[in-house]
Amino acid sequence: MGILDGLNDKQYEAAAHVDGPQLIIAGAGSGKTRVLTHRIAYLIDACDVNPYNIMAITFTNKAAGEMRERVDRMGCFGAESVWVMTFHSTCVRILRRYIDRIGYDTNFTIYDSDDSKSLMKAVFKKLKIDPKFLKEASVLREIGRAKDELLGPTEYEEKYMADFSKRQYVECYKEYQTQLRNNNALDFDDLIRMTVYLFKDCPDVLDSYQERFKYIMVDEYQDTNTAQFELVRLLASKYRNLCVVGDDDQSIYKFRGANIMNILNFEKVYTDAKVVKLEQNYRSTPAILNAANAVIQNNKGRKDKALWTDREEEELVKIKKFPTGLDEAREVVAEMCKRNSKGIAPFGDNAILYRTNAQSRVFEEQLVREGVPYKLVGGVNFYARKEVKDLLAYLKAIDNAKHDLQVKRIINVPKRGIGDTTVQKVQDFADDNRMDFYEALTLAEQIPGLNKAAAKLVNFTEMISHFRETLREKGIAATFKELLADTAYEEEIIQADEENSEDRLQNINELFSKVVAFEEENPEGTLSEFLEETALVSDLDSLDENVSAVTLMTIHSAKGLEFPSVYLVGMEDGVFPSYMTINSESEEDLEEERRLAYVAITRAQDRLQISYATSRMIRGETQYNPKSRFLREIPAKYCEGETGAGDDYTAAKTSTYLGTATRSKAMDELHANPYALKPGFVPKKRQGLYGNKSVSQSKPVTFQTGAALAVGEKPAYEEGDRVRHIKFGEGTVFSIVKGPRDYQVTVDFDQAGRKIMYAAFAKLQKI
DNA sequence: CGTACTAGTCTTTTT
DNA sequence: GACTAGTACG
Repeated sequence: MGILDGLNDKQYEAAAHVDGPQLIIAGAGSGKTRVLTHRIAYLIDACDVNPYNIMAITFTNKAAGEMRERVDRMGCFGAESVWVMTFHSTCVRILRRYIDRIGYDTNFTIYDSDDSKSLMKAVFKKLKIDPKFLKEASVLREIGRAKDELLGPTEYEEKYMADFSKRQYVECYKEYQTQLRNNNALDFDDLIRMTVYLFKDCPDVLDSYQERFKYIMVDEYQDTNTAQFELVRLLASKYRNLCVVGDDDQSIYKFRGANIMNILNFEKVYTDAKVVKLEQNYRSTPAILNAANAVIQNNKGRKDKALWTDREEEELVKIKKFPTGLDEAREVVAEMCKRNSKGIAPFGDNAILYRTNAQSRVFEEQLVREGVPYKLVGGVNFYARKEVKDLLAYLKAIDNAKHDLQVKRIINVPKRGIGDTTVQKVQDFADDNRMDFYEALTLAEQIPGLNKAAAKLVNFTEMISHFRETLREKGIAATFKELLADTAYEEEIIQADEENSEDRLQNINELFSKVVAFEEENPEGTLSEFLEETALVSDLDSLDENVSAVTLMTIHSAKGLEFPSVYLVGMEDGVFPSYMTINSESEEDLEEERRLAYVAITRAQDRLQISYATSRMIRGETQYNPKSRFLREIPAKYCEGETGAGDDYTAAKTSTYLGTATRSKAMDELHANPYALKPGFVPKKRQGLYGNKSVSQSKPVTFQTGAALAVGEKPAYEEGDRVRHIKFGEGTVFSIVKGPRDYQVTVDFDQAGRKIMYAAFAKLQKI
C-alpha cells in the first residue's frame, strides 16, 4: 500500500500504529508533521476510519492551518471533515454549544489580556487594594497559574487557606471570577478550564465527544499544561486511541504553565503506550546539528536521544564577536545585503532570532536604513493595537450591548465630552437598578445629576442603534464604513498628526480588508462570527512565507519554523540566558533556557551565525556582558571565527554610559521628518569606551523619501507610475481615488503586496 | 472635561 | 529609553 511510501522506518512505524496510546518523540526537523498527516491518511484509507472521527489538536492557528492544508493535500476521501484545530478554538466550539449546562450563557464573550487587566483594575478598586502594594499583573499571573492547574477560586482558597500571604490573591481571584461571570465573560485560561468542568459535570456531553473523537492526535505535546492534559485525557479515556507527538528538548513554555512531566511521564500514565523516537533530522547540516546536540546534552532531566543526519557537511557554524550591539546589527544586515546582491541568498532566506522582543529595534533601524524588506513578528499583536481595538470595541458594542467593557472603551472615543464622572454616575445608576451599563445609557434622561451630559449619552446610544440598523440592512463591511465616516475616527488620527499616524491609518485599512474578506468568504456570516475569529489569533498567524523578506522574531515564536540562514544574535550571559534565569539559582530555569538555545540552533538549515557584543544598550544603560555560557558549550570543531572561552570581559558589571550617547534614531526620524535621511546621510558617530571601527563606514541609504503633502493635496504621481515607499519599497500605483479628506492611493508593492494609503501620509516618491 | 506634564514601570518568553 | 497611568491645572 502506497500511503506510507517514502517514510523512513521509524516514521513508518509511528504512522502505522493505529489502536491504543502512542508517544512519538520527534526531534527537531525529524518530519513529525509528515508522520501525523500520513497517519491520518492511513487511518482513513487503510483502516476505514471515518474522517469525522479523527481529531488533531495544535497550539497555534498557524500550525493548525498548515496541518489542515497538508491533510487536504493527501487527497483522502472526506479529509475535510477531520477536525484540525487549536486547543482554544476547540474549546470555544464546544462551549458555544454546551456552556449553558454549567450556568453560562452560550453567547459568552472572550476577554483578551487587556480586558483582563482592566477588569482586575476594577477589582482592585472595589476591594480597595493599593496597586502600589500589589500588582495587577502579578495577581493575574497567579490566577492564570491556578487556572492552568484547574484550581477554581474555591479550590484555590482551600489549597492556600493556611497561607496568610495568599490572602489577597484569594480575595482578588474570587472577585475577579464573580465579575467575569456577571459579564458573561471567559478569559483565555477559562476556555480550557470550563471545558474540563463541563466534561466532568455532564457525562452525556463528554460521551458524545468521545464518540465523535475516536482517534485523537496532539501536536507539541511537551507544551501542554495540566488543564490541557486533563482535557485530552478525558476525551481519550473511552477509546484510548491517543497519539501524542512532542519533543521534551523543545519544551519552552513553562512560564505559561506547560508541564514537561506530561510528556516525560506519558509512559507511566499509559503503561501500554507504544513509544517511537524519530531521530533522523532532515533539516540541518552536521555542524549545526552537532552544535545543537552538544548544547542540549548539558541538560539532565531529558529523554535520551541524539539527532543525526546524512547530509553533507557544508559550512561550519559562524561565531562573531562585536564591540557593541549596534555594530552587531550593522554587520548582520550588511552580510545579508552582500549575500543577496551576490545572488547567494535572497532576503527571504534569512531570519534574525533573539531572546526578547526589545532586541528587534536596532535591527529594524538598520534594515530600514539599508532599504531591506523585513517582516517583524511579535511585539504588539495586530488585534491588540489601540486603533484596531477601538474599532473592534465599536463592532462588539454594535453586536451585543452587554459588552460593558467595550461600550465604556469607546463611549468617549473619539472625544465627545463624556468623562469619567459621567460614566461613573451611569454605572452607579445601573448597579442600583440591576441593569446593564448600556441599558442605563438609554435611560440617561432619568439619571439624576447628569445635566448636559445626558444629551450626549442619548446621541451616543442613537448612533449605536443606527449602526445596528445598518448592520441588519447592509452587512458588516457597510457598517464598518459608516462607523468610520460617522465617528470621524480617522480624522482624529490625522489631526493628532503623530509620527505613527500613517501606520495607524494603515492598520485601520487592514482591519477593513479583513472585514471585507470575511464577508466575501462567508456570505452568511454574522458579526459575532467575525469577532470570534479575531479573538484567538496571534501575530505569528499572519506570517506570510511567500514574501521574500528578512524575518525578525523571538526564539519562542520561531519554534516549528525553519530558515536556510539563521542569525542568532545577542548571545551574552544576561541577555541569553536572561538575567532572571542566571540569578534564579534554579537549575530547572536554566535548563528551560538551554532548551530555548537548542530550539534556536535547530531552526537553521544550511547556515548559522551566532553573535555577541562586548557592550550593549539595554533599557537606556550600557551593559558589559560576557559571552553566553551556551555558546561556550559548543565545541570549537563545529565552529569558525571567534571560539573558545574567556577571551572577553568576564566581570558582568553594569555601568551607565557616559557622554551623550547618540542612539541611532533612523526609525524615528524617518517617521517624523521625510527629509531626515537624505542619500549620503551619515549618522553621528558614537564615541564609546571602545573604539568603534565600523561607525564611519555607514553607507548612504539606498532610497530617497518623497516630500510630505498637505492633506488633500493632489499627489505628483499618477496611476501606473512606479513609486517608492519608506517601508514597502518599490511598487506600481494601482489607483488614486479622491476621498472625503484626502487622496487614497492604492499601490501594488513588489515585496509587500497591495496597500491602500492616504497620500498625505504615504510620502510616496515617483521614480 | 480636556490637556500637559510627571512619575513609575518595564523586559523573558505568549496561546 | 519608551510607554503608560496618574495628577494638577485651565
